[in-house]
Amino acid sequence: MSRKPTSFDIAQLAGVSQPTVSRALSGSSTVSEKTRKRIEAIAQQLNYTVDKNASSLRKRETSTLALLFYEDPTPDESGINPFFLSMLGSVVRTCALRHYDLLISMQHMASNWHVEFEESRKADGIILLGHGDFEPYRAKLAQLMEQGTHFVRWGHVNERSLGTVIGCDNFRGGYDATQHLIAHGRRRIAFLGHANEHYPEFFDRYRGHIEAQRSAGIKVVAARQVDAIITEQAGYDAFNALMAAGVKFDAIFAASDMIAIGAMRALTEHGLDVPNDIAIVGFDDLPAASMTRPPLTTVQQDFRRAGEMLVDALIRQIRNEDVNTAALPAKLIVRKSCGAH
Amino acid sequence: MSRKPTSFDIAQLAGVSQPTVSRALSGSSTVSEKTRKRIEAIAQQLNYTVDKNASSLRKRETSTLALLFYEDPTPDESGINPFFLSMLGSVVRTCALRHYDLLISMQHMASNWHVEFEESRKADGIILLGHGDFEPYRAKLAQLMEQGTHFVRWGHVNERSLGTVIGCDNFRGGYDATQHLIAHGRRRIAFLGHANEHYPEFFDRYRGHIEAQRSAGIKVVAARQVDAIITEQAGYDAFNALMAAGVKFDAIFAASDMIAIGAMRALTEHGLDVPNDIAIVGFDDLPAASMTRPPLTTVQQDFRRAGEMLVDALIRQIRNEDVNTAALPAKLIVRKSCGAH
DNA sequence: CAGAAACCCACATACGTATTCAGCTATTCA
DNA sequence: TGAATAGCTGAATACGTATGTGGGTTTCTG
Repeated sequence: MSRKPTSFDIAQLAGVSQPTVSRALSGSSTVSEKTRKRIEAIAQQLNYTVDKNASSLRKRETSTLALLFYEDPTPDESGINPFFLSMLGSVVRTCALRHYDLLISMQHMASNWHVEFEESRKADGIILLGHGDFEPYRAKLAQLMEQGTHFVRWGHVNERSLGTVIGCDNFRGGYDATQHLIAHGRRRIAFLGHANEHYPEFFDRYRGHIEAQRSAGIKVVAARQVDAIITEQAGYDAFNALMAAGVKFDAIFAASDMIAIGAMRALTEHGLDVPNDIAIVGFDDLPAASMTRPPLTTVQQDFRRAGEMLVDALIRQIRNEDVNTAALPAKLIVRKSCGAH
Repeated sequence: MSRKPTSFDIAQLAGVSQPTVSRALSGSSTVSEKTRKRIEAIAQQLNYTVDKNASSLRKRETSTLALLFYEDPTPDESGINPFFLSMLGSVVRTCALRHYDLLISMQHMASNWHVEFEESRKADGIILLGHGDFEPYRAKLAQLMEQGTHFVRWGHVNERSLGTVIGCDNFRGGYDATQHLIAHGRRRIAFLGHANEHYPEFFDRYRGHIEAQRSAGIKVVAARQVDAIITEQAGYDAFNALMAAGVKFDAIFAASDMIAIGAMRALTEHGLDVPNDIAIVGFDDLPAASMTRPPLTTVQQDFRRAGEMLVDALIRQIRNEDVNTAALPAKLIVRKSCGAH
């Protein structure tokens, strides 16, 4: 037989009807044990697999999830944020464990991905991973909700969030990082990263950073905060901006590891030493963080757990079960760049 | 209307039959311009999208490609080889440009992915990305070919390869890297990485490495080659093994950047300096390579191009067009770790 | 003006599966 | 023993689209 075998073929060989084959293979209890065994054996032998399209069409569900990287306004060629790449493995694995397929796409704002996936029945739900200015996305998310599309998002967790969000305790992470620097004698700590509502995650880290200083009775100097998006180059530029402005500081809390790494590069060019001249703490614990010299002290986000939670939350939502937004704990990982002994 | 609109709904509103809607939206020339416009307007207004499952079922093709990471024997939790992650963005983007969806999965040898995807009509073809000992995969690939499954693979390019392979000119890369070290006065160059047929890509890099030395009249010392797989830890261990064995060397050519980075970590712990004591050249040009200190001189593989070629080769294969295995050029990127001025 | 060609479109049907409904056999119970 | 019940299975059908076929109208041609 050259054609791909169908349930009819199996049925004929087993001497039963097609519906019985379908029932037997899907584990329905209304098929006798004996005929099920027989059918399973034949299916196995013919390498029969249920046709995904026919099955999805009939069942009206796809057992597929979509993962969408929605990019910053400048969709630069083919780069995916390393932070999200780190989560990918876990998402892929969790999907497999839950018997879902995973569809991947990369879109920027302009496109109409928000109707695409569920409308065309390619996936039962969407996992959204994106950074950058959040505001432009708000309308799209609202539309998704209105459509009744199932989706979860990695991001800033708070009560007013649109839809289900899984994120990290950014405030606490920022607090701990800064407190750690303070505990090791630093008093003039710069913050590299955006610090406004358009970047809610960075903003939370910043607020934690401020709060830690307040608690320690340190006066906050506004000039020590410099905007920076998530890239290495942004960190490099931000550091140079600080230097150019003549700001005095003895430590840096960077809103992401990439920023920290860029800052370290600039810092080296200025002939400064980490951590003796300037201590640095990053955020994310990317794989790259442990490979810098000196290794970067940073706030760890649990990627593996994050991927699992995203997938599971989405599946629960698809099944109309209760699902809560959740913030994962942030954990300070002490290496060398902070000057702790 | 709460239901998702179907082509019948559009047909009714447009006062035509369902087949006409289908033809109009798929750009068939047998529909008059006027009715097409009308149908398109209505479809647009209702947010109509073709049901992917029904369409795939009927057309017997899915317009979906599958990307499969097939992992080393130890499927360690959720990590994906950074080399392949770098290619992901390009693959995703190219698929989008070609109007294909992309399904992602991660499997290890034990599973029967080789029947899964095309048999169940989830995808029209498979892109295989994997490293590690190649031999165990040979049988699976043979079975894929026998089934007539469309697939392309990133890997070692040679005439006897199974199926279509896209790869990099590893021999030339190894040659250039080593020659560069020699040109800067190094004579005792260690090679960190496997050097046998089970790891064909590494082996080619090794052969290039050897050839460059031969050309320069340098005696090859077997003890300067140490096995290492693709991980950072492997590089770290390999370097320490060299030291423990008392091997003398003034440069390292690492078969991958991760290995190089691991070696640099070990080297630092030994109090050695890069590049003064030991010069290092890596392979791959991962994002991490430019962020080490000193920045790593390495052999660049063109990820963007690679992703494009993989996707396009697969699509050509699906369309039964001619498709050739191809080797992309390798390009030496000179940074600081090699000691060039 | 007749016949042919060109142009549009509707009818019927197939893709492969899952589910509803009804029927049939064997068992149980009164 | 007759009827009710449980336990299995088959017939019919729907999911939404794409395409082969044939029929009707218009336009072209001589």
